[in-house]
Formats: sequence, C-alpha cells, structure tokens
Amino acid sequence: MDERFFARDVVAVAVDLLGARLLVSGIGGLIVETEAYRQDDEASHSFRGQTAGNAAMFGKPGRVYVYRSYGLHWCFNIVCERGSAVLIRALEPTHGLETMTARRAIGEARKLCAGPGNLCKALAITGDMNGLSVLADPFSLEAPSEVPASASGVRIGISKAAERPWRFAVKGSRYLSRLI
DNA sequence: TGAGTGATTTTCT
DNA sequence: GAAAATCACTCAG
Repeated sequence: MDERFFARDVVAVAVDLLGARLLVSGIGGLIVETEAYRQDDEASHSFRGQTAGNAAMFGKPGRVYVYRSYGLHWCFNIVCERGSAVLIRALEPTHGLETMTARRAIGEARKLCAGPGNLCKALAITGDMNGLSVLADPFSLEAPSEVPASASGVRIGISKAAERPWRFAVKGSRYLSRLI
C-alpha cells in the first residue's frame, strides 16, 4: 500500500478499500463501509473550492482529512485525487476490542465502529490528525488479502446529490452503520 | 425491530 | 444566520 494506491479515481479507491485493515495505534479492524466524494460533487466539502476548513482535502493522496460533523462528531476521510476523498463509515473491529469498548461505553461489538462518528470515537481519531499521512504513524493500512463481495448504494445523511450510488459496503457484513 | 426526533457547534455565505 | 458526510434515545407495532 503506497501513495499511488490513492492517486486514482476516488470511486475506484473506495471500492478497493473494502476489506482493507485499518489500525490507529494498533487499534482498528477491517473496512466494511466507505463513501466516495469528488470535487465535482455537490455534497462534497471540496465542491466550492479550497477553504481553511477543507485544505487537507486538497493535499497529497494518502493524507487524512478529519472534520467535525454536526458540531459533535469526527469523520475520517482518506484523500485521493486532488479535491476528492473516501469517507470511512464503518469497520469490523478486530484489534483492540477492549479499548474500543471502553471508549465507546457500549458492549455490542457490531456497533463499535458502525458510523463515522462512532468509528472515530472507538479509534480515538480527532481533528489533531487532520493532514497526517495514512501511510505513516500512528496509522496502519494493509491491502485486503482477499477482495470481499461488495455492494453499492445511496449515500447517507446528505441532501445534495444524494442520488449518486457512491456508498460501498462489504456485502452481508453485520458491522454496517445501516444495511445496504 | 424499525422509524422518528432532538441535540449541538463549526464553518461558510 | 443557516446548513451540515450523525448519534442515541424513545415510542409504536
């Protein structure tokens, strides 16, 4: 896994990230749900060009873009081609279950990382990590050993360009934020 | 089990 | 001043 993996069309990267292992400080799991956001996409933060808040989204491929959503949640994205990024929506927890359970204060493993806000809380991702490279400390990203069966669907929680089927998920996974 | 609703703050227009 | 890539809780069936 290197920078070139991300220097491609964001939709292709979103699909290829399914099944990849994402760890932050040794805690994390397999990516089971992603969404693609391109610069020419009305729902994307980068649609109206670069601003102080979304500068990371215009950084080099493989950088992390973390932003605050609804004033209380953090959302974790990986930057692809200039102005585009993949939103990581859900993980299947495999590493550091105990730590994540403590951080989330819930017992159900299938909900630990279901949803961008939950995922960031479980992995202790904050805005401090905005702009870091996902290929370096404290992140760890491994390509999937086996490409899982995937499904695509409509994106969630947005009102503009919501019809674009750029949500991708591992088919049949029990760890999705919502069934696809 | 599933749908509906309130909370809350940063950022841009 | 309004919108926003959500979450957790409550109530109904």
